[in-house]
Amino acid sequence: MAQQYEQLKLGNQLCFPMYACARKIVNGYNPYLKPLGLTYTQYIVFMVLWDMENVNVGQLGEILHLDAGTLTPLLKRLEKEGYVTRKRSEEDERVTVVSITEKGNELKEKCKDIPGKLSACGTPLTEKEAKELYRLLYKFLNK
Amino acid sequence: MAQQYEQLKLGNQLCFPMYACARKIVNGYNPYLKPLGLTYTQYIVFMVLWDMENVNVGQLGEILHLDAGTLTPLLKRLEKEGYVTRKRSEEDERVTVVSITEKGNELKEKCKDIPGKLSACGTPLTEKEAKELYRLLYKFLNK
DNA sequence: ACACAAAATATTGCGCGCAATATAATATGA
DNA sequence: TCATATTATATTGCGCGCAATATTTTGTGT
Repeated sequence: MAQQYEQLKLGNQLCFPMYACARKIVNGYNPYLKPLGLTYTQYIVFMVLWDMENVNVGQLGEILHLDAGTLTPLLKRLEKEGYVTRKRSEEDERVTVVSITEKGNELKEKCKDIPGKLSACGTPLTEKEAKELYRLLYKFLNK
Repeated sequence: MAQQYEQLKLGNQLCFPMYACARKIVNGYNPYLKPLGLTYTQYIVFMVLWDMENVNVGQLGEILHLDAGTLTPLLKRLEKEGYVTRKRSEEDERVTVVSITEKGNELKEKCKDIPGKLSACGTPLTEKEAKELYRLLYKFLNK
């Protein structure tokens, strides 16, 4: 009985540090992304597009764990900026295909130093700890 | 050089699974919080208030890693619902003191089973892994 | 072929999350 | 004491993040 109330304390929760860490990390990206006019979410969308060239909205959502309510307006903004195009698939008109443009690919060059800069000044974890954290997070995600 | 582009892949990043995990966890809370009319952020504000009774907005922000831009409108909503009161401190009128009401304290009873329900059906981690994850997240946070 | 279900995306609405700015009260220094 | 700086909170604006709903297209069964 008393233990149930004990678990309601912030310090006894796993979710809270996860929530706080995630925001802290996104915040760490902003100094590098903002000069490029990008948000963190847009940045991870580009990561997928730099790799795949073309993706359906649904595939993109599955990869990033985001839904159309988040992606559609985001992709429209990127389209307006000329970074991507959005076209209905010809085989199945329900599907919207997102493709990266030349301008979108040029962003990759400007972003290539960001991961290095962050890991240089950012993490207090040893390499071994970082690997374990990575493993635990993906174990959790793939549940 | 090639390695810099390699690091721009989603699978080589620590930030992305953190970001995705955090949202997944918050999502896991919603089935239990929504019937109570609470969001996850409101829930962690209550965790602090159940423990402390009175807090300044600044203290609350420090504990939760949130700023006034997030907290002020959130607290105003809770005040309108009758869960908290907001009063300027008499010693220092710049400070706003947030206090939990009787109605706010009654929520604790309704929330007391939530952590147990989540850990029961939620996590794929062993107890040892959860502890290690907890340690790594706090090590990261306190940097 | 036609009704109906399912699938994929879009839209709407609301609450964060945070940078930038504003406002008001207190502290500081000449 | 009086300008100035600092501190604490509030406000504004914008982009998520997601539930709920709508829209359009495709699949299915008869």
